[in-house]
Amino acid sequence: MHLEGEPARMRILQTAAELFAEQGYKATSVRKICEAAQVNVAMVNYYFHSKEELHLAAFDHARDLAAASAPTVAEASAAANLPPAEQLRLAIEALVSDMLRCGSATLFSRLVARELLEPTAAIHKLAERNVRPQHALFTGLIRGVVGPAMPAAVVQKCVFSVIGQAVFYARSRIVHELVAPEITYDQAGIAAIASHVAQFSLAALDGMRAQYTAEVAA
Amino acid sequence: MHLEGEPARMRILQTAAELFAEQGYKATSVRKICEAAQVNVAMVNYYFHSKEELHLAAFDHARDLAAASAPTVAEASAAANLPPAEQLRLAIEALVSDMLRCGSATLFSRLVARELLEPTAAIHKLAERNVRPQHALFTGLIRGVVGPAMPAAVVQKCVFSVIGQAVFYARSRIVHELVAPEITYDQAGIAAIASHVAQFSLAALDGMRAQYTAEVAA
DNA sequence: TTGATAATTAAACGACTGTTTGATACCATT
DNA sequence: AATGGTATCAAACAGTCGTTTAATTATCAA
Repeated sequence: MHLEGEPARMRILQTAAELFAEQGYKATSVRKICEAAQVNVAMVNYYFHSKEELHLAAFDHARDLAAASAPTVAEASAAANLPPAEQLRLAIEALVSDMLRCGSATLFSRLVARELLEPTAAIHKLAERNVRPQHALFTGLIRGVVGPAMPAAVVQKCVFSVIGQAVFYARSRIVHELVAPEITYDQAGIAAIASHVAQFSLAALDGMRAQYTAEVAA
Repeated sequence: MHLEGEPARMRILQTAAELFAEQGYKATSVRKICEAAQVNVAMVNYYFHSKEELHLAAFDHARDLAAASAPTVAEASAAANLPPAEQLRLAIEALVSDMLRCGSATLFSRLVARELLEPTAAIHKLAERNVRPQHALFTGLIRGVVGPAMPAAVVQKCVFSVIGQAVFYARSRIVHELVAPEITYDQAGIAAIASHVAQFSLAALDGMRAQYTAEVAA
């Protein structure tokens, strides 16, 4: 993203979102942000009152970027009248790809992945506005795959099992490279990981669906 | 020469391990550790030279605590001549329970879970001495379940899918409570989560095994 | 009891943190 | 040209960080 011509406020917003996504809230100092954005230290408080409010604004900025770039996966797959399992596969692959890829369009996903694992004051607003809808989306998709027999509490945990895999792959890249160097994070590698998480999760849901329908039949 | 079990040194080690596990390396200041351990600030550098070396020593201390408390799950299940799927189920449930429970015996698991997601300088030593063996253990168990037809690269990713679920449940408790308050983290709730992760993962592996053996047969 | 070593202390070091201040530059409107 | 609001700046604020110093106390063998 070209920041040279942008106004100072925008440069701060974009730089902050990138640094927060890379290094986390606490590890990113206001001075580092301002240095990278080529802006005076006082500008953060001038435009955003505090580091914490800048953090919140960076979330909104990143979400706007994501929303402007492409339509939601849910919209696309549902509009195409795909079967539930295919809708879920696409949604999982999109979730994983977004969290692993690096780019302005995926800033928001990476910020969310970080916030899930090391929550800050932004977590409440985020949970309300984004995590809960996302959670509801996956709950619906998974329910569509496993059928009505599975208890809601189990579906709930399945949602976390799917998201947990995505977040783990997104945030422990360094460990993967240390323990399993053959797992790469280039474009092909990310696609392979996304495909795997979808395949693993769909197989799990299929097996658990079979268990619960068998219990009902018995 | 310093004697073993010196009160002050031991208090620092134990307190540091607990605070590092709860709040992470960077968020835990030397002064907080010393205050909680009722010890002067200079004692950390006197005994451990630096905060970073204290961190490494805290890992060793926590591992000693875990090793002294109970035999490994792998030893127990393998010695009992259980079938591969049951060995894996026990291993997964033990992994998840250890990461979620709170106690001195599970300090090490919680430290590892944190280190996987926000690595510090300790990650290299940890990867070598603990993560790699743990990873090898699960690779062997999963291979025993899925059979020889599945490529090693796929088994590799399945290991991360299992561990990812465990780590995610361990480290995003706050989000779970915000989005799904019905998931509790008392003893029964933790057991339910551990059981779910095992069931989910075994169903996934079973389904994927079927896919690969079908491909080989075709 | 003496002397050496270990343990513990209060105080300060310099570097960094988020934030604030007061002055200055810009620029459109009067 | 004068005005007034916006934007930007260097500098300093008070606080915390990890770490160090120098002085004091505790311990124990000779």
